[in-house]
Amino acid sequence: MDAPLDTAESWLAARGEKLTELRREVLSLLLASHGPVKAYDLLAALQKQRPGASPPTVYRTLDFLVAAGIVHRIDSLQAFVVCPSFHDAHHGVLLVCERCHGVEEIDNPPWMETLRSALATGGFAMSRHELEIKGLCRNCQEIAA
Amino acid sequence: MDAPLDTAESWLAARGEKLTELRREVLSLLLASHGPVKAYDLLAALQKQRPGASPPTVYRTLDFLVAAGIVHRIDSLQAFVVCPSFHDAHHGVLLVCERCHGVEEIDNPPWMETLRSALATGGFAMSRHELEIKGLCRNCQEIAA
DNA sequence: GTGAAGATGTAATGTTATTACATTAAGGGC
DNA sequence: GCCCTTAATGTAATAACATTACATCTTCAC
Repeated sequence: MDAPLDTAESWLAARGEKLTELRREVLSLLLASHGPVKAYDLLAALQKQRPGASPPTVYRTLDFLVAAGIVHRIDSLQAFVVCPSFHDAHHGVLLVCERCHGVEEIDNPPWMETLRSALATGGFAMSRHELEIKGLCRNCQEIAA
Repeated sequence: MDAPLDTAESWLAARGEKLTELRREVLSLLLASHGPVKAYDLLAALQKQRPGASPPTVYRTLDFLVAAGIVHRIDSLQAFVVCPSFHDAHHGVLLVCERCHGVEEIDNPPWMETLRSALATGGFAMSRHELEIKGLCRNCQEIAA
């Protein structure tokens, strides 16, 4: 049993999409990393099991997984991370540590609606996509102190 | 009189730094664009008046201006924009339109402290840098509707 | 005027991402 | 089953974004 992959498969099936062998391999590699992965690092890993893999191979697959909400792209790191809770529509917030580059995701925080409506008052419609916030994680704050 | 450039010059002087001719040219080009500019577009513009300009020329200058708080880098666009209010320390929020790629900056919104303290409770120290939020600007919402 | 630090010039290269087109696989109607 | 359409992947080339390393020039304190 591989729970996350099975969850992804059902999630995609509900959208009328498939978790193909390639997508499964890419998602497995992302899951194995426990953190953000750069596209070309992912490509290098993928090539070990799929020698013909090339940039379009990974970028297409990542685009698909991102569009499906299974993976997020971290703009500030130019990297990709598996969403820990893609079981339902959610407004995830990605807390990106500027020191260790770790990413923590919090799901539907209580202040999200406040923020959204404050921005809406100003005429800006916040995206349903992820919100990325930079800072220092707990561990790195202690090190820096 | 060129107010924004003079303001930048004083701002830098207060930090013990200088607005050199190169920096002034780059900042002028950024100001003239009224929106985010990509580094290589800036380079192309700069080369018209400074033929020897190369990637390090623009990236070094942009790094300097970003460090000084005069310019922000928009991670989601991989572009750079002049900060409209670099007169004091501020926690700017950059509202990035996903459709037209325009950027609006709001300065120290009232909800910022709430957000910061909510994240601090969770152990995350939000950066003093800019917060970037993606969505649709007023104009693009109307077009989409 | 000389030495240190800052700023810029220059060449090369590294990293991230896309385009364009060919080929193969999967599913529906008959 | 066969044909057709669409989705998925393969493959080659290139575009777009950014950095390294080192040379040269400028500034300014002394």
